[in-house]
Amino acid sequence: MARELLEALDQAGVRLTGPRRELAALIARRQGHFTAADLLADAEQRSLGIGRATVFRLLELLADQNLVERVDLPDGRHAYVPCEPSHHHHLVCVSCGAISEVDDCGIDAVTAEAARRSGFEIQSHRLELFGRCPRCQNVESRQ
Amino acid sequence: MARELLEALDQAGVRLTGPRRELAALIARRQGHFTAADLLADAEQRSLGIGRATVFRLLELLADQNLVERVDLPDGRHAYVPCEPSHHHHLVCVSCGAISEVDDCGIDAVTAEAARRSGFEIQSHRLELFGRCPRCQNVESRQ
DNA sequence: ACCAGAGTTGAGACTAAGTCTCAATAGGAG
DNA sequence: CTCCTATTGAGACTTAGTCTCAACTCTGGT
Ligand SMILES: [Zn+2]
Ligand SMILES: [Zn+2]
Ligand SMILES: [Zn+2]
Ligand SMILES: [Zn+2]
Repeated sequence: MARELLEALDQAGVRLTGPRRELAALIARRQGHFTAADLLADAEQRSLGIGRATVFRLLELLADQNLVERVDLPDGRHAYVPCEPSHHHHLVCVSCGAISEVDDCGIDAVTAEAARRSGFEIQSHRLELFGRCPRCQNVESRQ
Repeated sequence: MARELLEALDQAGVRLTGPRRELAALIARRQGHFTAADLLADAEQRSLGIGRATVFRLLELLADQNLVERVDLPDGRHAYVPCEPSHHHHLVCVSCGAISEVDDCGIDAVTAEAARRSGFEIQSHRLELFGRCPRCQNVESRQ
């Protein structure tokens, strides 16, 4: 999965540098969503000597390329989720952070209707669903 | 409109203090979305002597009461929109910030389907639509 | 009208998120 | 291998948001 990120970056015409390879690997082994701070902590823990700015720069690059999506958690934090470049949405587990992808069947109809009623010309949308994943539901019910 | 905010706050059992009345009035006269910084700047410009913390505290209070909704702008900033307490979503003009409310007809079906497929128990969702309002479309096309 | 006490306030310290600058470094095309 | 440019890390800086605490002010009860 780190490979996919790197290939896509290569495709995008940027250099495949050491720090980028290392960060891609760190992102790949992450489960669910993570924040820039999480990634930075991962890097520091392994003494990779990667600077704060480099982390933010790579995340921005990946987000531009739709290799990673920025999610706004209900508590206001910004997190990232590695994902397919195609348009879709995320279901986020509020207790463990697990992610499930959702294709947006049906949402387009909603946006089209909203556009018709309001006269707005809709350019983009963001849909985020929050809840508890099957595993967390089980854990909870067994306690 | 400031009156409505204050009545709702009263209903919620919090004190109607001077700073809250003043901030409610400032919020009421705002068009479209605004950030905490905007509101703070409004207050400072009028030398109301309202502290930064008070602004954040009131916004949190209003958000808890669903009198204001927190919107995450595409550029990552957090903004607020005064709105009806009932569940709904916002259409945000990316060039002037104008807001249009959208009731979520159809979205519930999407979330139900996503829940069924993923096994998640969905607790909440957030939908934000971004585009250009009718006025901004006209301005653009006349230039 | 008065009072008491809990809720609220502003100042300012503090933390965390994110950006910017710049000299040094390292990809990678040729 | 060489050169040029993209990229890097350090650290200063800016901004968002939180926290603490002594001072203040609502408000309900008298
Ligand atoms: Zn979970
Ligand atoms: Zn969509
Ligand atoms: Zn507009
Ligand atoms: Zn909804």
